[in-house]
Formats: sequence, C-alpha cells, structure tokens
Amino acid sequence: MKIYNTMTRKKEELVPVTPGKVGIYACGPTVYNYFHIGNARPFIIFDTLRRFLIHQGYQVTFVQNFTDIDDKLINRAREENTTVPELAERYIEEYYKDADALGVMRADVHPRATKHIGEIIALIKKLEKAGHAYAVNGDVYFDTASDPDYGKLSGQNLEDREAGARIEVDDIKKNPMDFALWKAQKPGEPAWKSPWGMGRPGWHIECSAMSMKYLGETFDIHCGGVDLIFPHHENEIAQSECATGKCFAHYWMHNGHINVDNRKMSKSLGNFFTVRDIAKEFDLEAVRMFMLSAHYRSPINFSRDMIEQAKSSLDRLYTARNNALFLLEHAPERDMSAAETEFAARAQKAVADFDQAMNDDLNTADALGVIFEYIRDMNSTLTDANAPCRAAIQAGVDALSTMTGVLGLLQKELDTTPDEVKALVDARQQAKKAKDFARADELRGQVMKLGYVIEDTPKGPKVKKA
RNA sequence: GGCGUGAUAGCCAAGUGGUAAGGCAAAGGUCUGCAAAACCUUCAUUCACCGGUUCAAAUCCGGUUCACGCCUCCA
Repeated sequence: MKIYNTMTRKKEELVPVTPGKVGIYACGPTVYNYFHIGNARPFIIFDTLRRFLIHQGYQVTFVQNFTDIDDKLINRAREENTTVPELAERYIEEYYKDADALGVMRADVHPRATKHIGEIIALIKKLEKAGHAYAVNGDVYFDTASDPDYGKLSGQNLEDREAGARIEVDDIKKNPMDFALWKAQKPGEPAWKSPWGMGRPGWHIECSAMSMKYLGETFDIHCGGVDLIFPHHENEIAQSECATGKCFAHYWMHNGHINVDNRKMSKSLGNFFTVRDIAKEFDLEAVRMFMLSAHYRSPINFSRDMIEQAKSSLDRLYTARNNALFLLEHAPERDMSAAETEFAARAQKAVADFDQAMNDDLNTADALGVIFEYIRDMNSTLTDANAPCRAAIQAGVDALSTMTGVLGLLQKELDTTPDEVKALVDARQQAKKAKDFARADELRGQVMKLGYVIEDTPKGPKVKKA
C-alpha cells in the first residue's frame, strides 16, 4: 500500500516495523463536548484505513486517545458546576454513541491522559535530564533550540517566523516556540504530584507518552487532521525523538478539513454542526458515505444537499444488495452456468480493482467508482429473467459485502417486516388478483403510511422500509 | 512575512504524459394494471487563464488570477 507521508510530502510504500503488523496512533477527541462533523472526518477516514489494512491481512493495533484534562475541560466543568472527571466520563460515553452510529470501530486501546500521569512524568524527566527541557516556577518547557530537527514535519523554523506571525509574548520561556510539557497548578485546578510540584501535563506530551507505551518507541502510522501538523505533531516528534533518539513514527497521515461555505468548520468560527444534531435529520451512514466520496486529503464542503446526494448513492448500494438477497430466497440450487462463472470472476476482479484503488493512498472515491461499476454488472446479471443459481448470487453479494465492509458501509441488516404490514401486503395481493386496482392502491397507501414501500416482482411483492 | 494546498459538467468527484471513471440531478426508452427498482440511451472536442516542453498535456515546466489551510485552541 502506498501512503502519502506528510513528513516527506510524497507517497511511500508502507513497510511496517514488524512484517505483517501495523501500529496506528490517531489523535482522538478532547472530551468536553459533543464532537462535530469536522471532528468526525478523521475518525471515519482512519477507521477505514484500519479496516482496509485488516482486509489486506495485517494485524493492526489501533490506538486512539481521549484527552481528558486540559483548559477546555476545566473551564467547561466550572461552567457546568461539575468536576473534570465527571465531565470527561460523560462525553466519552457520548463519543462512543456517535462514533458507533458512524460505523467507527472501537480502538484496540482508548488511553486517557489522566490514567498515564506516571508515564508522562517519566518522559518529561528523561527530557529534562538530557537537556531538552527546563523548569520554571513549576512549569516545564521543551527547549526547541536544543532540537536541531525541530520543524522537520511542518517546515516551520525559528528564523522564518517574523511579521504576521502571532507569537505569544512570554518572558518565562527561553524561546517563543518552546512549549509546555508540564503546567503548574493554578488555584482550583485538578493536579497531580510531580518532581516540579503539583500540576498537570501539557497537551502534546500525552500523545507521545501513550503512543510509545502501546505501540513502542518507533511505530508505523500516526494520523490526525491537517491542523495538527503544527504545533501538535511537530511537538510530539520533538519530545519523543529527543527522549529516545529514535524515529518516532514512520508515516504521518493528515486528513483535510470539512468546510462550510468554503470556510473551515470550527468551534471558534461557530459554523459547526455536531454529529448529534445531524443525526436528528439524517442517517449517519449517509454522512460516512459523504466523507468517503472524496479523497481524504481534499477539503470538502459540508451541506445538507451533499448529505442528501450521499444518501441517494447509498440507497443504490442497499437496493442492489437487497434485490440480490430477495432473489436468493427463490434461487435454484445448482452449479453455476458458464455465464455465471464469468460473472463470479468479474466479481473477483472488482474486488481486486477496489483493493488497487485503496492501495493508492486510500483512494476511496476511486474505490466507490469500482463498486458502482460492479453494481451495474451485478444488477444486470442477477435478474429474475436470468434465474441465477444460489452460488452465483452468493458470489455476487459476497464481493459487494467485502468491498462495502472495508468502507464501513452497508452495515445495516435487512429489516424484518412487521405482521401488520405483511397483512396489508397480502390483502393488496388479493385485490390485485381480483383486478380491484383502486383497492390495491389504497392498501399500498396504508403500507406507505406505516413507512414501508412495496415493489412488485415476478416472484411476488418485495417490501422494504421507505 | 514564512510554510502548504487546490481550481475537471447543473451538483459532487476520480483521473500525474496517450486522447475525460463513477455518483447525484435531469431527459427519452424498455418493463409494470399503475408504480417502484433495474436495465438501455442522452448529458465536458474539454479539464481557471496565458505561454512553453513534447509526436502527444487535465496531467510536466514558467507565469497570472481566484479560493482555502497552518504559523494561536483546533480534526
């Protein structure tokens, strides 16, 4: 598989540290609120990466943290008159609800910053001892000047930053680019004991400490949104590599932003939609479809219209699968004909083409193209008129499921039809037989009111949710 | 000021040297009691603009315009 590596700005062949295994660290949410559509993109994209690597036969270890201590949590807890741990606990639960609905698999490990204070302190001590960190009044800062490689990911360097750059004025630090590893406790803030006094970890250090704990000092893929390149990931690299003297992560993957009217969706601009709110209007699987319809590094514009388009595309996928499964119920048990054998081969070819698209830096848009071309073939081949055998239908459905499974789509099972609806459908069949079409249409109307749609086929009526 | 993206049909979007995938929407047709779904057909002589390289450019090079991101918490 080829992956675009932000570090080298090139697509590179994925060569894991340990053959057959891939370790992935994804920067997770700060759990002080519901997450929004923009936050959802990396969750969905890197979940898809994980699914694809598993499909390719890799043993994947996927780690995604929860940042459960920082300024935003402290402020929010104050506003809500609650504690930071209680707030974090609550929004971790809410994260799982939304992520589940988006088809995002649980990580193998979901480490929390506050559960790794020991590891964090050990890492800071190591940096301090090696002369890469200095303590001032209970704070500890990373000394960027001590790291000749600082800036290698983002292309930022100390000399280039001049007028226009918003550099904070802070006399405590040796250098404006130095960042906090440890923050001294302020009155009323949660704090932990440390060699520098009571305090709490800075933002960047938790990801270094936790990723190395679960994936090793050098691991394969580190990912997140483009806005994390600087300073967050730059700082993670500095901390980790200065502490170990080893390469931290081999591949850096960054997803593009979700825009609203061409502006980045963000909390500060206030132009965001929470996943929770969107779920009231749309099935979140359509949101996933929307995210996968463009390449992950491109910015995409979010709008209701886009989600509706995605929903329509997704419906085509579901209809194809459901039509095939309906056919399967009545299919004859026999060996595949020559034509069916050819179809099964084309289905295999589609999966191979799909894999090829995904192997090219996770080109989900191209991969979807493969699926839709395959869908047309499947729809034309697996028709009632062709009376395909079970094996042929099964081969067709399996190929489709393999592809959509990698994308985390088509995850809903067939709905079972309630008896009440079944009775109405049967009554309509009677009316149709008696050529009482007025009555038949009336009954169909009643079925529709219950949220179901009838499709007539030569094998009888097919009922599905509207 | 520094670093970095992008511009392909009504909308979305693949395509990095060989003559424009796919989806949505729209129109016509087949099928149907009518529908629905499906299938067939139509829908960019053209890829922001101007030059250049080449037998050949949406793809490479130079320039222009426009849009966006990071440099501050941020996915």
